[in-house]
Amino acid sequence: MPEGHTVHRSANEFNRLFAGRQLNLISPQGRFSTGAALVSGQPLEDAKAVGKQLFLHFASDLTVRIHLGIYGKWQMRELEPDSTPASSLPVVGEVRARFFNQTAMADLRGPTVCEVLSPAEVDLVLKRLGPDPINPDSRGVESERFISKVLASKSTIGQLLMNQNVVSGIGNVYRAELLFRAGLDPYLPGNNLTHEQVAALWHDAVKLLKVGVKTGFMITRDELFTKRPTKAERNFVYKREGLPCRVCGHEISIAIMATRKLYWCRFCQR
DNA sequence: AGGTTATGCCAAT
DNA sequence: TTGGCCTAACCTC
Repeated sequence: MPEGHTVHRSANEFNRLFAGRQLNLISPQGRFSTGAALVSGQPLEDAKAVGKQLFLHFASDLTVRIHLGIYGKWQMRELEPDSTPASSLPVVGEVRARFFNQTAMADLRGPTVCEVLSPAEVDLVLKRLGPDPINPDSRGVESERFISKVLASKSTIGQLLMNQNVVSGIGNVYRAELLFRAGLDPYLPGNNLTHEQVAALWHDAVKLLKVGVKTGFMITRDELFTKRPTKAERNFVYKREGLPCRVCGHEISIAIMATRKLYWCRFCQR
């Protein structure tokens, strides 16, 4: 159940374990047999994360696109040399796809999307995604794409931050925490914000997502960036409804915004 | 054992 | 706005 930082970590791990070598693919569950056959055995050129999606680019120019959705999970591990080949290792539970070579394997369970795309189809997907704050090529000009979309929209900033066509990689946790850190009411329409406020949100997203990639956790309190905080300590407002705000002491609020739980401090975020 | 929950997203209404 | 997808972890009983 990842936000963007997790997917970037998966891409890094995939590159480390598999890039530049022949990658094999099987479909134990049977739901990805056709796709697996299309690319299995080809060299993997690279893995790339864009927002919450992972793109595995194979030598034939075909790409496997994976979106974990809310349930999906990766289980990766390195293999002892000369041990049982990954194709014969037991499959536990529902495994949509197993990626493997002689030295490593990765099991994929429960993804919303796992499909093989042509280059043109990849371009279509990328075209409708908003910029990813931690994608190196979405820094300068791309951040302006995010800012202008927000400033032009009547939707609430709470919904805009979750909209992957506006900015990709932010989910429910980072949404709540970014708005708290910015002191912004989640219900403010995008077009009521200033350019400076939206630019600050972008830069804070870059900062928080980078901490997430580095640590593997969505830590949003600066003083804990280099620590190993428990779940209960990590954040300002996420899942803290009814508890006192860490800054002002007022009760943290909860509401449903477009089917998702929204957490915020009515006092600090006005 | 059974129920609830989740960091997501889409199609149908 | 609602229901459905699909899986595992974490509850409660």
